[in-house]
Amino acid sequence: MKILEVLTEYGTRSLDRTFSYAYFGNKAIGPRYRVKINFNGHLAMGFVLSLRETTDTPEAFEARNGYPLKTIQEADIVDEFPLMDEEMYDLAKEVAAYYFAPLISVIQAMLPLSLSPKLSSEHGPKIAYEKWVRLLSDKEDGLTDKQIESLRLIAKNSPILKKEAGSPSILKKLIEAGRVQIYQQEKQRLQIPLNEREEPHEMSEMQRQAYQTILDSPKEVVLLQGVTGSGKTEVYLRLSETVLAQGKTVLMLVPEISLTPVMVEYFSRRFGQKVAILHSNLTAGERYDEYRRIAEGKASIVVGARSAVFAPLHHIGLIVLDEEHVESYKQDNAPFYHAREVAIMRGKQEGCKVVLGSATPSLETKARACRGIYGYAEMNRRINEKALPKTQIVDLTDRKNFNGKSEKLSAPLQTLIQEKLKQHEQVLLLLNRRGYWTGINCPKCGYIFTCPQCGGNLTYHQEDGMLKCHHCGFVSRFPSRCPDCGNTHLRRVGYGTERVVKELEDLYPGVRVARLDSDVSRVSKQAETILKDFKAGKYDILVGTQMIAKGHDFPNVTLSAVVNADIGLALPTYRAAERTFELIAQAVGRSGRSSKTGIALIQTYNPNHYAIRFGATQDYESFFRYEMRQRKLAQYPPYVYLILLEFQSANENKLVSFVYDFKRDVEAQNFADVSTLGPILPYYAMQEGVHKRILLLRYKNKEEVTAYLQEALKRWNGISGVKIVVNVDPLDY
DNA sequence: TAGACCCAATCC
DNA sequence: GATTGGGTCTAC
Repeated sequence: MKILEVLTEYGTRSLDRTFSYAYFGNKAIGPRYRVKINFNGHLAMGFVLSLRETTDTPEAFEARNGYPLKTIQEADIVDEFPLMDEEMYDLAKEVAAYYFAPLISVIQAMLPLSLSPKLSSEHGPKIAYEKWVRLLSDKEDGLTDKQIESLRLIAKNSPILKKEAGSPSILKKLIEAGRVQIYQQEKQRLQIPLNEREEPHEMSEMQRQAYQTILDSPKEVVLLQGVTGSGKTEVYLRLSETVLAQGKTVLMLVPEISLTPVMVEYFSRRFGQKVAILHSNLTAGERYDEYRRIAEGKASIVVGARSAVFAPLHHIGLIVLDEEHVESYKQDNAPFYHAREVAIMRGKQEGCKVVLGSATPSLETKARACRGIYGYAEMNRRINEKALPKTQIVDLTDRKNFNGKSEKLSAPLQTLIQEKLKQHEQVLLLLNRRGYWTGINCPKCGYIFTCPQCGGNLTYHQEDGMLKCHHCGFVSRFPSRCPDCGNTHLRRVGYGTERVVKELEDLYPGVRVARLDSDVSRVSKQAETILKDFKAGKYDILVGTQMIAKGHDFPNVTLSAVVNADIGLALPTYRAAERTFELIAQAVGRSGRSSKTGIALIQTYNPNHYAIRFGATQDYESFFRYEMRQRKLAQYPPYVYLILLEFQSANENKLVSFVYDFKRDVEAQNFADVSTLGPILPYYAMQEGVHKRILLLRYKNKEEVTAYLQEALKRWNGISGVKIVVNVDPLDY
């Protein structure tokens, strides 16, 4: 009898262990195969972790262990091969342990739907095939003219897709006559556009040095800090070339899906067909095809976003994380992994270089580079030696900056816009808030319209006339009266991108304004079209959220402005200053990218805030030093590690006492350097009737906390209807 | 996670 | 007396 140790498809803490099943069959099965199991009386998908032979009979097993084994039939075996190699399995284990996530959840996150160990994978796409026609002989004697016509077409294009080879009946005759043959081949659902091959560019001295520093560094992880426009991509390409020449593979990660096409083009121009794409916006079928192509070694370069860090490449020689500071590398739902940390784990496992590229590295990365944990390479000049744009900070608390025409756009900003419009140059306005009015309240009784599902503020969108909750997606029609006192006059406050567009149209009649935020880009291709049209000069002004500031190059933009730089500062996170610096530095970097000199303007209520000052001058090093002092004072990363524990329960009283119990439990351990912060009332303290509280663990010694938390989560698991969600290295709070 | 089981509340 | 709903427990 063989005994299989099987993980079920359920990703909960209490089921994060194997269950044993008996197997008597001959069909191949082993670790990392999927198998259908009868689990507690119902059908579930299982994932085999190990298999052992035993001389026990089922009866002897039951007598020893106190429970009977269920038997797996040959027909229950789903796969003919293991789902992943041992390296990927080891990586899954490491990720699961680091993020306190059930192993099966990590495995499910790694694999495309069709290969995922869950029952629903059976409804996933299958391998697609297409039929091809191949020429065997071009002898024409004995054929009719029609058949000869077909044969000549095939001869010219062999092999040719069957559906393009003419009428099926003639084809049938040609097959019978032994002239052609039909065969099946896997169909590639994702077509990556072919680009003309391009020879490597000559590297500048600065690029060559960075390239060499990275190769020579004794450290596995190297921070490549290069200002925007310094040519980091060429360094990535050269490193890739070197690694590919050694027969190894390359993993190239970009922070956002929208940036993959550009990067893919660079790589395919240089390396041709070897490039595969992997990100969550591909259809399930495309993802499945690309995944298999990579696993089978048919692609040696993978370009993709966060989830591509799990690409099934073999013999990785280089992992690059471009724009490593961007927060979208961190998954914001379980298992909450950060692609950078996973990339570093993979790099260690494969013994390959991990290059973290950024103009403005995250504090964590920069600090590690400063301490010599990571290697460091620098590129501090722009390729074309362009000067940075001039910047102007406008103090919104000073009434002198307003001219009575607008409360959102200051007088200096209006003047500049006017000037740019006259010169037929373009303007970029950044505002990190969507919608028209960002708050509705009743002036009579003070009632504030909040989301009934999560308690967040509701924003009015003029586009469709709806009140929306930006956090949970709740929508309702605009109310005609106050639900408390019946007052029909409601006060509308605040402004978002929609209202700024309206304001511009009022101030500058005839101006062509486009808006780009996630409301617009929800419609597919809309974002692409707007960006293209703006670049082509079909608009004078583009108003948008941060998504317009990332990675795009608008040569004719000579004024970029941040309409309200303070929004980010108010958010409940220790990274508020870092995010604000980021936004402003990015906005400033968007202006004057070509020959024309640019100007950047920042409107703020905190004109002396260091994040705004240093952002305006793009002075990363000063910002880094200042912010590091703040983090040290407040005891936040990178000086300490954080684990965020979110407690959820429908019963608020039970929840609160539970959190205090847990906090006391942590403190009773008397750890030398572990402290708890909270319970914190989260920004969104209730969602769909579930109350939430947060407890932050701060610590310096990983081992101590890890051991304790593993044990504590088991002990406190599922008690009295309180759910615990663990987020390691959170970016908020 | 899904389903079984138990117990109490609630119905006509 | 039957039905419904919520809480708790278990799975190999």
